[in-house]
Amino acid sequence: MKHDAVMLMGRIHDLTQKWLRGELAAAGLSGIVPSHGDVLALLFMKGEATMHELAAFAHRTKPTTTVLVDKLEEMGLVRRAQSEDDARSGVVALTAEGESLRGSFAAISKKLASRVYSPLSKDEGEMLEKLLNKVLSNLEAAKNAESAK
Amino acid sequence: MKHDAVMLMGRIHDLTQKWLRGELAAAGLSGIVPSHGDVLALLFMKGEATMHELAAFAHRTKPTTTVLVDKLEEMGLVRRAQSEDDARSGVVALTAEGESLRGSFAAISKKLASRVYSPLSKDEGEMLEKLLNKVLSNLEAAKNAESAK
DNA sequence: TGACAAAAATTAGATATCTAACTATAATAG
DNA sequence: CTATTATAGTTAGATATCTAATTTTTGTCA
Repeated sequence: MKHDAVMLMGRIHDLTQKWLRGELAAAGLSGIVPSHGDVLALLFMKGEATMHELAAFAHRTKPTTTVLVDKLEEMGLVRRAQSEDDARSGVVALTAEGESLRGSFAAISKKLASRVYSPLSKDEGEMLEKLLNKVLSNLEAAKNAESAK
Repeated sequence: MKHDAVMLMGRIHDLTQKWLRGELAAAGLSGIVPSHGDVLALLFMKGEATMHELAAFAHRTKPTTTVLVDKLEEMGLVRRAQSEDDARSGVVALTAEGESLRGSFAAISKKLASRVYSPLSKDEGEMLEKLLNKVLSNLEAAKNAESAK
């Protein structure tokens, strides 16, 4: 055992992120990065969401999410509105132009999965997910234990 | 199968990087990030190396490596010298102070491995490495095929 | 040998991300 | 009811990274 799983995951992460940027640019979405894709992914599912929800879903901080949504708004893909119940809170929703990208994003997402899983059998793919979930759960548990001091 | 291995690896990568920064800071090395650790790791093995070698080993670009080495030099952990054979080329070497950190880095590295592998059996750890290597090899092959047009 | 391509490194400029601090509103407790 | 605390979001400032361009030196080939 080489104990190099962290390094291997880091490399895979780098390569997939870089590939995704290329695919997005090729789809006419240059300037859009994977994190923007995560924001849009939640909107494709829910129609609209608060900044708080988007940040949690994309695993980014709130300031980062502000910047991500700013960019998507400039590009005309989403629109901000005020919540009626809570004056602090805003709601982000897809525009028609944003909605029109649903298919492109689904295609890129499918292509990514196929790229990563293609060298694995069905059993191996399932095993990989199981092992990664184990590792991740354990890291999150350790983190929570430590932050609770 | 959820086809979420990429997302899982991204999360694990984020958490381990953040944890590493905390450990480095706790060891009195605040400002040092994991990439600096990669640079030092090669120097611990080889004693000295060119910028080119360091960049390849750390999987960073040359400009990034320049910045990393600048910082380590400011902190007094490494020293630059000119190569005798090739006037273009420099050689980066550990100082005594840099060398003195070998033990701390080894300890952190061991702690990281234990953190990640602890929820897995020996067989599972080996399986995870095997699957990650398969995925990574395939991605690198695909990338090379594409960049060769 | 002399021009041109390849290689080592740096500089310049851009960007995605973070933490910390701030503003404004809502909820809660005495 | 008022004072404190919590929550939603943005702004400000810092940093690690990248790509593109530049400089300097080496190697090659006609």
